[in-house]
Amino acid sequence: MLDLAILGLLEERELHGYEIRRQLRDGLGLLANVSFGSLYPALARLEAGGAVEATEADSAPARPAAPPTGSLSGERAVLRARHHQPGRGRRSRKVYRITNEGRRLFVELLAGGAPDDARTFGLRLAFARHLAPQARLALLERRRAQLLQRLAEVRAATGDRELDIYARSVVEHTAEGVEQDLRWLDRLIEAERQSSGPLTAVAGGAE
Amino acid sequence: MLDLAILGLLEERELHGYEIRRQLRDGLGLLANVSFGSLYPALARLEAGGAVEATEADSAPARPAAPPTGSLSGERAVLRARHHQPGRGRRSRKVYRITNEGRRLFVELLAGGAPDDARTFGLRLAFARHLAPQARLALLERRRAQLLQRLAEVRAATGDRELDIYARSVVEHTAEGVEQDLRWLDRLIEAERQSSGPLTAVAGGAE
DNA sequence: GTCATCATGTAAGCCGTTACATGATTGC
DNA sequence: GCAATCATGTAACGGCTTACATGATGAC
Repeated sequence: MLDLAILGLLEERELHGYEIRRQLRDGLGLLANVSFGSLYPALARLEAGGAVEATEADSAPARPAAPPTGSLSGERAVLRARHHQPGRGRRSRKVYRITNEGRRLFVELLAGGAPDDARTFGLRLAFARHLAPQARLALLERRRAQLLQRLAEVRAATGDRELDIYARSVVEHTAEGVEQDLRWLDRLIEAERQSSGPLTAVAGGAE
Repeated sequence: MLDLAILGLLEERELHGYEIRRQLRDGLGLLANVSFGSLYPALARLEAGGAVEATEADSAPARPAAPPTGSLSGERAVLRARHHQPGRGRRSRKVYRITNEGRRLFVELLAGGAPDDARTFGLRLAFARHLAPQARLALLERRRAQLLQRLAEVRAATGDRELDIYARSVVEHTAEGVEQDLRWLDRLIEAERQSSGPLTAVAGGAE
């Protein structure tokens, strides 16, 4: 799961570990508080597996920053870099760049078979623009099916058992949360069909 | 967290491991799918720590069971006893009973200092009837404060960053979820104040 | 000179999982 | 005899956390 997030960030621009952590912390809420103790080993693993490659950049002007593509928060990095004299390096930091193998792994993780928890799904959806339209739709509908099943389970638990007000409130609120998620998903699926359907004319079977 | 759930179930009636797992699975949705690989070691730990005590019950008439709807542990036990010959035991199962130390530990875990994730809070609230009214209120308001902070963080992340529609949708939906949780908590706190306030006349300081 | 920030890493441990091993009983 | 369910446990491993170790740099 961490690997997915790292690769997703590196897909946009090259970064060093410390910066990756910052992006995860205040970038999107999911996966806040990843610690260095898991981040650095993860980067090492990815490098060993050939998914990313690292360049030692200390005093060299090879500053990672926004390539002309879009002025995202890369400009902040420039500001920050200007903050201390360019020409001096802080501590030799390792800047990571994604490889072709990394991109392959990324989409594999992104579309991968078993999307379990809410976190993983949220992360996948957050990077969903890197997926092909039909893979995106598949992701959404797989999640939808899961939630339907989960809702049924929760409802089943509510039915027979006699719970006190607190336990009952927890169960009901859980069910409401799942329902809200389902409505959200339905909206997303609808929007997805609106945009891709008329153009691509997908040969969709089931329905 | 598992300990809390186990003690909570044993607080109501004595159970053996297999049955505890069943209760967790289809009792309340939280903590479904606890595996034996974590359950049995947890029970052993609790027993070693003196929080529970086990009685080897094979053919003894001390049979626990889950009442289907209304009545207490009688009827199902009869059915089950008829099912296999009474006097023969399946495999000597260990029936666990909570001790005084266990009860102490239970309330400690229940009211304990740092309620982090949604699961832990849900579990605590599900057993909240075992808490004193003011401890219950404290639990709710501690959670509320956490969620307020979390909401602020998410909102902060949304503001400056330029996210594509998918990432943005994830962040927004996360925020909505937190808001729904807050409304839920407010309702619970209100109800709590309604019931305990007029009677107890709590000498509340901060507000 | 020492504190905060940037930057990278290692070691120990927690909490949970899957997979494996064992064994009794019931039903086909 | 064989499979399913009930019942208890062990072993190996996975992912993430905290705490620890190191070191440069800029600010006060």
